Amino acid sequence: MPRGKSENSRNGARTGLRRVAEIAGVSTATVSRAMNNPDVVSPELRERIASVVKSVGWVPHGAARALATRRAGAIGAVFPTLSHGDFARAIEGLQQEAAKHGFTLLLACSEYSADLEFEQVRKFVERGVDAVLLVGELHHPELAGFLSRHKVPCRNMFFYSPATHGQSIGPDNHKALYRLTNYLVGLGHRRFGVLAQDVATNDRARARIQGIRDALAEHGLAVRPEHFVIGKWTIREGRELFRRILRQAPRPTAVICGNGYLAVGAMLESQAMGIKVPEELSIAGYDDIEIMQELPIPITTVRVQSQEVGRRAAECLIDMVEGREIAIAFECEAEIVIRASSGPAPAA
Amino acid sequence: MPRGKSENSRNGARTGLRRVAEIAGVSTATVSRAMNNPDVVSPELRERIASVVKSVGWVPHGAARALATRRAGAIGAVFPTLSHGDFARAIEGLQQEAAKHGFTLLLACSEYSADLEFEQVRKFVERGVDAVLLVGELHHPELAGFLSRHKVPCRNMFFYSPATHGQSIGPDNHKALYRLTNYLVGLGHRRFGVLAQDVATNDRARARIQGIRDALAEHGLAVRPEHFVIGKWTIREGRELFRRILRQAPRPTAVICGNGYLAVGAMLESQAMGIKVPEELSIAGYDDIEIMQELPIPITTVRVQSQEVGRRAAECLIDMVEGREIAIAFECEAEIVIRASSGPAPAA
DNA sequence: TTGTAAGCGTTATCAT
DNA sequence: ATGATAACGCTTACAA
Repeated sequence: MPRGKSENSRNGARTGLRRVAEIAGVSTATVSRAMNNPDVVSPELRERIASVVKSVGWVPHGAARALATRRAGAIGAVFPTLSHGDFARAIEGLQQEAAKHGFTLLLACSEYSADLEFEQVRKFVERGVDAVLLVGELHHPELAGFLSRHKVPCRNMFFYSPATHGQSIGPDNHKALYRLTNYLVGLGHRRFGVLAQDVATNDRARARIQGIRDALAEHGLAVRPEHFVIGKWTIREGRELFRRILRQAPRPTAVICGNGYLAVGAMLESQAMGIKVPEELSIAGYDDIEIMQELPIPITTVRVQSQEVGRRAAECLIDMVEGREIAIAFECEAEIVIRASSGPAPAA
Repeated sequence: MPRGKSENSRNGARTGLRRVAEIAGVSTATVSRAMNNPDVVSPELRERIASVVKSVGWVPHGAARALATRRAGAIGAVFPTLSHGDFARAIEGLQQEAAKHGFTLLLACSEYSADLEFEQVRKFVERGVDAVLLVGELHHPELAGFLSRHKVPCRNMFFYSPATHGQSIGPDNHKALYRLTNYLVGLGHRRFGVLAQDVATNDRARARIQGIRDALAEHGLAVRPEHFVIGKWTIREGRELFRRILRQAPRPTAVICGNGYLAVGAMLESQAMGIKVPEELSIAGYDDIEIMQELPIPITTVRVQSQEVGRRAAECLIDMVEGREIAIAFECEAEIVIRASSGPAPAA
């Protein structure tokens, strides 16, 4: 790209940093220092440079800096979807924390497909992100290798299990539903219905289901196949699935939903069907979307501080990138919020 | 950064492109061409290079490319918040469209603050984004100047008015509420309540309110001050504000909410208060979040294809960046969806 | 069609 | 504390 070498190159100084240096009557190195390492530059120069920068309106060129530094100051995150309250809040947390440390957030969407996720991650690496954040622990088989080959640190969000401690930041999905189920068993429930999301692409959902099963098994109980249904996580789907389960006699006395939207759907449908909640039937969910506590019968659920998940995840990765000690807790609290939708099992 | 110049520079070829070139026995230029402009390279070379790229696992260095090209292949978008169904869907649209054209989406959050928005935009420009996308038309006074000085194209989303045609992609908020209001007037309503968001930082909300006022004025009507309230756009706030309005006698016979969450709150509170909807009172909202159509009394509202807004906005900007003719419609449809929450005004 | 090499705007090493 | 200057890894004008 040999452009005349006339105006622009070593001499001409049409360009940002060089221009500033020339006007301020210092070297480019000094300008660079004044920006990135101010205390090593004498106060007078520092000030002079600052004023030139302002008057010229110079904005440093990120790509050039990234090239010279070999650090992009960016972290990439891939979410299955953004249309989910919990993810949205996590992104806000991520974004805030990233910004706080001068990092930019790059965002992509996998639509619950491991292939697409891998694709997005490749793009991120190509863009030079310093680290990658994913949701869950279930990824494309080549993903881990690819990332480590390119020395790009990566952590998972919204998942925690002791077995993979350190790899993920989030709630222990299994434990949360194990506890929630135990709470319901303690209320006398013996027949459970479960509305779950597709587990093939969603390891959080799978962990939750396993938590339910494990808790029940300890009491010699299990979910009957006809009381276990799987679908998408919309409110409408929640209604539909709920209705399907309730057609099966004997009816369950408690319905656990793998997701907030499903729970809202179940609740709305229960009311449409004239079922008394919690007298005849208890309903519990997961997530804490606002509507759950505002419905006429507020829904018992598991609350995760999603924004905190995002914040911590960003912090963790930035610590790694900057070679600091990791100073976060990997497991995030999953609080069981008991509301009016759950109560003692009806007398047999 | 003179590193020994031993291994690494002109000769050593430890680096990506250079390494590939060496192994394939071609020049760096050819490799570059093979990647970016394949048809100009002979098939055999193209293939040889491709196989080397694969075997070496080379991933091009985005920053270097950006530096050489002076194009980052990225567009930055700043949203007031991400925790809003409509914005989330717009982001999905944006992201998909951007990806389709090989662009990356950079995301930030302004928290409804013009200052913060400007800050975020500065960061984006520094990062070298090729274009910027914002929400609404109300920005920091220096924003436009800054952007044009740096020659970064910018468009607004979720706003349309004939006066600024071409600057924004979205629905005509004013027109939408003008029409919605006329529809209600046509049902015989004369006393209107309005639940709105803070207009100081939200020009969409302001346009919507103005649409209501203008429609009413044409019938010689106006919203009484005590029937006009402003607040945040949460469900809880909707309940609160609704209750406040309904304390004022004479009660309005129709309540218009500037936002879906407010409308849901109003609806829930109306039921809690034992008000018959729509017999005694009609409720209408804006946005189309799923819950609105699933509640026992579905809520009349204005539906905007938010994902389409994002998609078109991205398309528009990418067209601009790549010097193409802009091939999108700036105004997005705002469909009035009539549901059970609205009906004829009660007989006086 | 392919090669050569300058240059994109910073940073950081080394010398002063 | 400052200056001179070689990289950083890629693209592209120009020559062959």
